[in-house]
Amino acid sequence: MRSSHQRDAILEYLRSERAHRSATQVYDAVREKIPNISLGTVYRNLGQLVEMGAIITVETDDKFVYYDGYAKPHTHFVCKRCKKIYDFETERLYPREITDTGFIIEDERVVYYGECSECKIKK
Amino acid sequence: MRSSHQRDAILEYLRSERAHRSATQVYDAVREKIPNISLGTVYRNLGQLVEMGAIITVETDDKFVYYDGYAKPHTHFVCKRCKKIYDFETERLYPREITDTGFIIEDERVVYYGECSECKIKK
DNA sequence: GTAATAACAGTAATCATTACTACTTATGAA
DNA sequence: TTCATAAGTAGTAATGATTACTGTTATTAC
Repeated sequence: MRSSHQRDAILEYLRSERAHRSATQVYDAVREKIPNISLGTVYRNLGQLVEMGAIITVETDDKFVYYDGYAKPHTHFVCKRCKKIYDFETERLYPREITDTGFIIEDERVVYYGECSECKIKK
Repeated sequence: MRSSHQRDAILEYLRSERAHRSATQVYDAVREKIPNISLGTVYRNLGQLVEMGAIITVETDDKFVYYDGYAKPHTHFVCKRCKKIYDFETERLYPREITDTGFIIEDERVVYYGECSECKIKK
């Protein structure tokens, strides 16, 4: 794979913020550095970065995919009120029920939904 | 909420098969009973059934949402080769790291990705 | 029965994502 | 250091899942 400024800028952005961004949000942010980058380029590079394992995706209830520059597997919590996505490091083992039946687990997504502490206080 | 044949048929279909279906797949199946049901009706009722807690959704890597007539929270495994979605009953506790910080967990989604036993044998 | 209105069928609109195309740039060999 | 090759890009068009809208139908409470 050849290097490209566009991909570097996208990865740098996702790593600079401990956040979870949609493709459009990445596009808007990276455009400040590379004004004429195109949305297609953002999508293509996000796909490549996921493929490489440099970033991960977060699939939630809503209609878009979020990209996370912190690639180590971890747990996400989505607040149903404020929609914010939180990160948690939780200890997890691959369940025996799955691995014992000859399935090979390569990847996992764990998302909890509920009310975050901030929204609980506001109420 | 008023009753409707359409919603009954959708729920009945999703419960009759231990499967995970996209909105379009539900549409195609229910059309055999109600030939002129419209796709919008399917989407609206799927949304209502999810809201009621009668069915659950499965969000995966690919671009559509799957609906599962078995509403009890359980774990899904998506095979990266054959794309089949498997169900597993795995014991899980809500992680202390989250609940201890004042977050309230109301719902969870756990999806593993990898290779299913069938695809492993085929190789 | 009948009024009120939730639900419906049919269709149009939305919008995240993907595909396409002519141009640009990274890179490795001459 | 050229320069050929092909990966990468910008810009734009197409796709397709989902949602919105509108005039009609069916459920239900009185």
